[in-house]
Amino acid sequence: MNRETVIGRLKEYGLGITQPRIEILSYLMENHVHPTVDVIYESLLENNPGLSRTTVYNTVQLLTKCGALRTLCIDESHVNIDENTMPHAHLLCRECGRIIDLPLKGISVEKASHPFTMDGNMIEEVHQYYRGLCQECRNKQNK
Amino acid sequence: MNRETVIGRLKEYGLGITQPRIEILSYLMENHVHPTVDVIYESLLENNPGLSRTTVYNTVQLLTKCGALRTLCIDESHVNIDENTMPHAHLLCRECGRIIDLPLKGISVEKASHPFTMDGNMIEEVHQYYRGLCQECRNKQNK
DNA sequence: AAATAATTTGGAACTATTACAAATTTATAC
DNA sequence: GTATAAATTTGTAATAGTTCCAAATTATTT
Repeated sequence: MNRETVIGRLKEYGLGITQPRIEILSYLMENHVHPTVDVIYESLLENNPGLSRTTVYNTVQLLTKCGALRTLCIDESHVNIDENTMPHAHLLCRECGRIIDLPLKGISVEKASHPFTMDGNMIEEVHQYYRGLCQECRNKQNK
Repeated sequence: MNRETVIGRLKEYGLGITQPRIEILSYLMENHVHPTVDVIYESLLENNPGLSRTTVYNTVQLLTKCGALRTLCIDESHVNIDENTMPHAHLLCRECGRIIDLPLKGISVEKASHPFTMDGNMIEEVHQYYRGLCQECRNKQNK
């Protein structure tokens, strides 16, 4: 990912420009795989020897607070990071473990993008996810 | 909760009848509060001195596998237990921390109750949850 | 009632995440 | 550009939820 693009993105959110932040955001903008913090950390470690796991946690937390990222709570054992901030649903495949993007059901993307009220409650975030078998794994099993 | 009712429920699922299981399922059938394992454990400890935390974990896991319970993954720091197995949505209030039941959107309860296909994927579990402010907390803040 | 099987217990291990103080890097002011 | 101040990163230790496991207990079967 173009370094200037990433720096621009950090500036948009009013964040300081540092090497780790560039690397982490860059990784997320290139790899749309809903990684865990540990996957990000391990992946970046090769080319960034001194990187600390804590920094990845800190940075992800910071970017999430800014609204640049979303954290997914699908697999109870850990958090997955989603850099696509447009509201959408997810499928966690019990076979391959991947998290696949799907369209939101029953609510428009526009509505889900901003707080709205429902039965007197203020809804600020909409989360939809499924567990099951993805198409690919179904095909493999039916062979 | 009537002891016989709880025992009957355990038998329905083909499970052995033991004191801890009766206590735990009884608690869940009486307290519809989406408790954590720890809340269940602490609550039962008073009247069940020897109870082990591990037993609560084991039992919850067992009941979940049977389909007698559902585990919710809303707050990333822990799992919440839901003994209402009819599909429904949840709101996690950022103020009071409660988890409130809401109706499912965009999919019928009947459809969500059984596996179905969507874009070639097999959907086995439907989860919908919101984060925001519950009605009660909104009213308090607007005073 | 004895033997067998299932379950529970409790302590230790594990893992994701956070806390924190020292070291380093980045931004600011001259 | 360099010195200073501020922000960030690092690494270790702490925390918390959960799982592992072998011994002890309880339930079930004979």
